[in-house]
Amino acid sequence: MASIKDVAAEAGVSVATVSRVLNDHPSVSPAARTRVLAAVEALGYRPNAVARSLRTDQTHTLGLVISDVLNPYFTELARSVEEEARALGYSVIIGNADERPELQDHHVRTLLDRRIDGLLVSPTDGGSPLMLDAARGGTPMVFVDRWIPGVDVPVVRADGRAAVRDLVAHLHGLGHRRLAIIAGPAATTTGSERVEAFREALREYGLPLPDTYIGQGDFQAASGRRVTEEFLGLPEPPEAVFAADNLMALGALDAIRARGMRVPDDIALAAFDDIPWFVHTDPPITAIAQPTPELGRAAVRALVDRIEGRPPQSVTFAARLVVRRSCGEPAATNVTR
Amino acid sequence: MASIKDVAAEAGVSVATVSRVLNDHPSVSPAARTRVLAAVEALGYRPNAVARSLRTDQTHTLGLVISDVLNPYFTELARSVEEEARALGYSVIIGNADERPELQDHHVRTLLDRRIDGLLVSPTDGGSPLMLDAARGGTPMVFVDRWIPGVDVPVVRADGRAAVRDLVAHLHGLGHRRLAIIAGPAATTTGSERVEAFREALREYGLPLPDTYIGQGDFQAASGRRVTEEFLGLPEPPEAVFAADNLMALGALDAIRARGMRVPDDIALAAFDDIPWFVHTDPPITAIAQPTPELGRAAVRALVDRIEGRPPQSVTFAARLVVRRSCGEPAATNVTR
DNA sequence: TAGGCGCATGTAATCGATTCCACGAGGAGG
DNA sequence: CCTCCTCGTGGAATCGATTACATGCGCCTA
Repeated sequence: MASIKDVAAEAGVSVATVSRVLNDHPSVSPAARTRVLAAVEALGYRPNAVARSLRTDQTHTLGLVISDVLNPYFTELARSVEEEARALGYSVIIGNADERPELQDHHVRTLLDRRIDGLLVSPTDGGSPLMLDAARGGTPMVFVDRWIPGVDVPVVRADGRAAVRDLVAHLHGLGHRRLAIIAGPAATTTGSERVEAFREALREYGLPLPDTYIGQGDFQAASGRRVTEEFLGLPEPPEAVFAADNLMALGALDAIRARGMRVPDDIALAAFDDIPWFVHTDPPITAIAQPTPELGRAAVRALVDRIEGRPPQSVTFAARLVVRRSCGEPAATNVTR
Repeated sequence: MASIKDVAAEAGVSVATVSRVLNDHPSVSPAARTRVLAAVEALGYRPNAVARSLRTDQTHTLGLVISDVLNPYFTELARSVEEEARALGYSVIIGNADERPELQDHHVRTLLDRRIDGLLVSPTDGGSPLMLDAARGGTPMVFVDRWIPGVDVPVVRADGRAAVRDLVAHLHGLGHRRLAIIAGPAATTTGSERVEAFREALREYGLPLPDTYIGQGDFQAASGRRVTEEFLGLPEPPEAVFAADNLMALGALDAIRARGMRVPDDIALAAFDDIPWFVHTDPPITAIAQPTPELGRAAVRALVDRIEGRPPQSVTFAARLVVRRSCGEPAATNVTR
C-alpha cells in the first residue's frame, strides 16, 4: 500500500508538501498541488488513518455501546446514530452488550483502547467502575435512552411519563381496572422509571398496583413469556398487561396465545417502544413510541459538541401513545397508524 | 492518558522491557515483570491500540459490510459475526449499506483507510470498482450470504435450492397451482438465485411461471406491498406468494390485509429467511430458514484463516423449510415450531 | 582461568502521518 | 540598493508502540 513517502517521491516534493495538499493547507503553490494530486491518483493513494490518528490524537470515531442489537429499537437507534455521525464526519463503532454488564465493559475497554473520540452509551446496569472512571476521567460521553444517575454526563432520552398516563387513561376508558406491568431490570433507568410512571398514573385513577401485578423481566422475550404466564395463573389475572419493551411484549403475546386466549377480547396488551412489526401482528399492538431517530441524532450532536469543545446539552423528547387495537376499540380521536 | 514511557519511568526500566512484559516475551526477569505490572496497575495504563497497529500493521479488526441493519436477518448475522470474532481475538466494525451501493462503497473505503485486517461483505450490487480492486489487491475478504461472481473470494452462504423445492412441493400438496414470487434485485445473487430455484422447482411440477407472477422488489417492505397489490389486481391473481426476504413478506401481509383478505384462506404466503417475529404474526408464517449464526461463524473463521495465512474455505450450508400455517394446514410429518 | 554462551536489558530505528521551524526567493517600500 | 515581509518549501521532531541489535553480566566448560 502506497504511503505518503511514495506520493512525495512520485510528485517530486517533500512529504510535508503532500500532507499540506491533503489537508488543504493554504500555502501550497498551484503547481505543486497539481503534481501531488496527480501522484495520489496514479498510485491510488489513501492516507493511513491509523498513522494520522496517532499523530493528531483524533480518530474521528464514536463508540456506541447498546444493550441489545436484536432489539429493533436499538438497531433503529444505531442506524440514526451512524447516519448523523457520518453527516458530521465521524464513523461509528457499535458494541453490543447483549444486556450483559461484563460484555458492556469489554466493549467500553476496547473502544477506549482504540482511542475513540467519544462514547455513546445506553447502559445495561448501574455503571461499572470502568465506565465511571472513563466518565470522570474526561472521556467525552453521552448517555442515550438509559442513563446512570449521579454522573456528570449529558443524557438524551425520551420521557414516557405523559404517554404512560395517556395509556392508563386509554385503558381506563375502555373499562380495564386490573392493570399489570412487565418491568425491566431495576438497575436500568428505563427499567425503574417505567414502573414508577405506571404506578403514578394508576394512583391518579385510584387504581391499585399490587406486587403480584409487577412482573420482573429483563427486556428479553423469554422473560415476557414467563411473567405473563405467572399473571395468567393468578386467581384474579389482570385485564391488561403493559410490557416495558417490545421484546417482552412479544413474549407476552406468545404466552397469551399459548393459553388459547385472544387479544384484546380476553386480555389487553400494550408495550413501551413502538416498532414496525407491531403494525403487522394480529391484533396490531398499542404502543408508546419514542422519536428514536431524533434521539440518535440529538445524542450524536451532543457528543460531537462535547468533543469539539462546545457545551453539550441534555435533551429530553416526549414519547407518545400510538393507539392500535390490542387494548380494545380505539376512540375516534386517537392516533392510529 | 499514560503512555508506555510513563510506565517505564514509574517502574524504573526501559520502554522495551515494558513492551516485553505486556506481550509476554520470555526473556524478562521476574523482578522486572513484577515492577512493570505494578506500574501498569498504579497508572491505570492501557496500551494505545492505534500506536500498536501502526507499528505491527495489524489492527485485529474485521470490517463487516451488511446490506441493511433494519433487517433482522442481518442483525442476527452481525451478532454471530461479532461473537465469533471476539472469541478469536478480533473486533468488528459494522458498516450498514442500506441497500445503497454508494453507501457500501463509503464504508468499504473508510474500513480500508482504517487498515482493518479483513473484510466481510454481503454485497448490495454486482461489485463496484473499489471493492473489486480491494479483492484483487490482496485485502483478505470473504463474502457472506450474497456474493459477486467472477472474483476469487471465498463465499459462505446457504443454498436454498432444496428448501425452495420443498416449499413448492408443500404448496403443490396443499392444492395451490398458481404460484408467484416477489424477487429481490437481480444485481444481487440472492435476488436472482431465489427466482431461479423457484422457477426450476415449478418446472419439476409442470407449473408455469408467467412474467406477471414475477414481481420485482428491492428487499424492502414497501416493495413487497407494491408488488402484492399488483398481484392482487391481476385478472387471475396467484393462489400463493413467495417473498424472497422477510421484509417483503411483511409488506405482502400488509397488502393482503388491506384488501380484507385472509392468509392462508384467501391466499398463501411464504418467505425466504426465517425470523423470530414470524412465529408471532397471525398466521405464523411458513419460511425458509438459513442457519444464520452458523453462517456468521463460518464466515469469520474463513476470513481469519485467510488473514492468518491458512487457506480459507468456501462453505455452503443447507437452508430448510419451516412449515407454519400461512400456506394452509401443514401435513403431520412436517417440522413446525 | 579464559572463552563462550545465554539471559536480561537498553538504545535506537521504525511504522505513516502532521506540524514546527528554518530557509531561500521574490516583491514592496524606504 | 538595502531591508523586511510573505510565501512556498523541506528537514526533522513527534505521536506510542514494537523489535533488531548491542551490551554487559554471570556461569559453565575445557
